[in-house]
Amino acid sequence: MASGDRRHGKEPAAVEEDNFPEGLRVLAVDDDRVCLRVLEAVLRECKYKPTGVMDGRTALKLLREKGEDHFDLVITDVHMPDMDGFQLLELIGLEMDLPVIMLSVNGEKATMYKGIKHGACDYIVKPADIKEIRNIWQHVVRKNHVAVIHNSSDAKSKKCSKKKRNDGEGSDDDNRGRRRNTWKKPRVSWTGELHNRFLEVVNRLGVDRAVPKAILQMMNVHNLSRENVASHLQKYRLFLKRVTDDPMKPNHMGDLSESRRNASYMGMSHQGVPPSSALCPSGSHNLNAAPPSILGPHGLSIQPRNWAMGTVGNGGLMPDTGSRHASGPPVGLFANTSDQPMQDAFPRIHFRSGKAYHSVLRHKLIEVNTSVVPSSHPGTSSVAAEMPNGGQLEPANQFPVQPREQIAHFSGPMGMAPSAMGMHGDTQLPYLAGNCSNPWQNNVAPSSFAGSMVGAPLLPSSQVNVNLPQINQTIFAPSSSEMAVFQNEQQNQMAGTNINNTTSVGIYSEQMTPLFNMASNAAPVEMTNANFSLMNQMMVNGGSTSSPSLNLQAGNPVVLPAQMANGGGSSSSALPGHLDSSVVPPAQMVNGSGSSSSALPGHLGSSVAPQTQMLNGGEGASGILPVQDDPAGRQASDHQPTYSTSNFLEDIFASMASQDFNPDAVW
DNA sequence: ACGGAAATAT
DNA sequence: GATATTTCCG
Repeated sequence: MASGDRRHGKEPAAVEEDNFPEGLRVLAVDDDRVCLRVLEAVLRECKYKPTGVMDGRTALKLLREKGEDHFDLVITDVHMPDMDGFQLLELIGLEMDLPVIMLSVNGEKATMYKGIKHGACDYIVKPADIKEIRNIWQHVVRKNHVAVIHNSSDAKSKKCSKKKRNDGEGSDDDNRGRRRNTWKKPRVSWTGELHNRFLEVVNRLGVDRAVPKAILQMMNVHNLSRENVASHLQKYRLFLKRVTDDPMKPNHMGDLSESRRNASYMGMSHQGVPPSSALCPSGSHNLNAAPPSILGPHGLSIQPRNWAMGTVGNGGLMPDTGSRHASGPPVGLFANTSDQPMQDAFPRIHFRSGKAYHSVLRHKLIEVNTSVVPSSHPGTSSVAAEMPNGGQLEPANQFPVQPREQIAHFSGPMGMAPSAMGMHGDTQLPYLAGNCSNPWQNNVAPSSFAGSMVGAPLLPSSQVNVNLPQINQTIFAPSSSEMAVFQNEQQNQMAGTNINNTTSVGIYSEQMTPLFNMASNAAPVEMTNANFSLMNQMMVNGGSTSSPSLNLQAGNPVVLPAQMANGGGSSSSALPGHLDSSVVPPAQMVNGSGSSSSALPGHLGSSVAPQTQMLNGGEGASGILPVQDDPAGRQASDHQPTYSTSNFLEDIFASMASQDFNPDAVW
């Protein structure tokens, strides 16, 4: 991968380059020796493989001799004595299918126009900005992509590609596996968000009726193919099967730690991946606010890059590198979280309770829901599927209440049991934002629950995206005695969440994340509908309604986490300074019953007022966020202080799931 | 169109 | 080397 070196860079930004098609062969043509040398140097610096030529004729000759497949791109000056650059452009255009970028010192419109007219796909004014050079690869990608589309009309394209592949790389055509019909479909990255949506749909359809086509339709995610869904479904089924077969070791109720410890699935605890949760600064973006350029028209984003490739028509694939890494604005509704590709979507689940696994199996779908996952392969050039507008899934409120069976057992990898959450009547939801290294594993939640709560997949983003302030959002505070606290090893985010009855709202520092009571309730792994509803209410409606829907706009007394503190890579120490300041006594406490904050761990004590924004939305907070120059200018968006509801919810779950429930953890 | 399996990519 | 995804095939 191209990422290699860059990845090791201190700057996360480098990560964005992960998918950069390193080594593209660039034929640089310029009669000015100095300029040529500089250009070559810059190209190398940008990981291209330059071949410098001093004149147009030589360039053309080289191209003819070597064949167009010998180069991926041509950059030529247009003012050369021997052969006018325009002429060269034209010849290249006529004879071969190579993207040609013209170099011009003056940058006059007329010149540029002429160059474009003669076949240049772009122009660069000298002295070329390294950023521009860095982006030229996009032309190659686009070209290939276009070629692919073109070829795709050919019914045989698929087979051909395979054939080629099987025949070996020998042929010139697929020489580098990047040309023409060898264009590969971008890998779909099953981010937490996407996966959530997937789960929601599957749950709705029912396992039996959940077939790729139907799922695809319901998911309504642009650029997602039936094959993608089929593949994911297959994987999911395997996961379910595995779960079934895999006897769980009944852990004690609350002992999540154990499951987690031995859970191989936990595997990626720290990946240097920025905290996915909304809590994390990086992720706080208002999707709506996100620049259009970032959002893929089709809902899928290309992880590889984020350049603004206005010129690159990638058919809806959005380049969105940034989002993956804290640096970029979230492309999806669920900001970071969602952007993160899941490494292992289907982690092993251990059932703690003695419940029949069948039912579990049947409804496992639900279990694994939320997810936030940092991509395991940062450098992957996959496409992150996104829901364009939140998808056209049904409104949250339409979300059907699931049969109790489905609702529940949540025993995630973490050992978190849903029951812990809602079962006991404790209304507290902990949220953790944590390291979401392992999406599925980390995020386990009843799908329905997740769906509504998280606002996930089913909710149209538009509905989901809300500014907390505008909504009555109250911070959830973990008040019940049963709350457990977990912490994310890496990230410490906290949010208290007490839904219905919370009197106190507490802020948890990174280290003090409220935990569901898992411990106390060893047994119940299932949630009943009632519970579910309850949860929903709690989460969403503040209990006013039994419907699971998430109606943020309704103005229900919803308690939502107003703030997020983000610890980003911070240690378990105290809350970030910013948080403190922002913490305000809760204006209101919605508390109904039982839970009181008294039980909370000491750390929770402080109360927080609902806030609208994330406290540390800044990149800096996490330290993970890359600071890089982004041509697209996404940085600005990255720092959006706004937090969408969806993000929020998702984060909660994600955190829950992702968190390490290790009681032993140091706070 | 599906689902399973093989092929690939990370 | 293990997985995750994609692609091929019946």
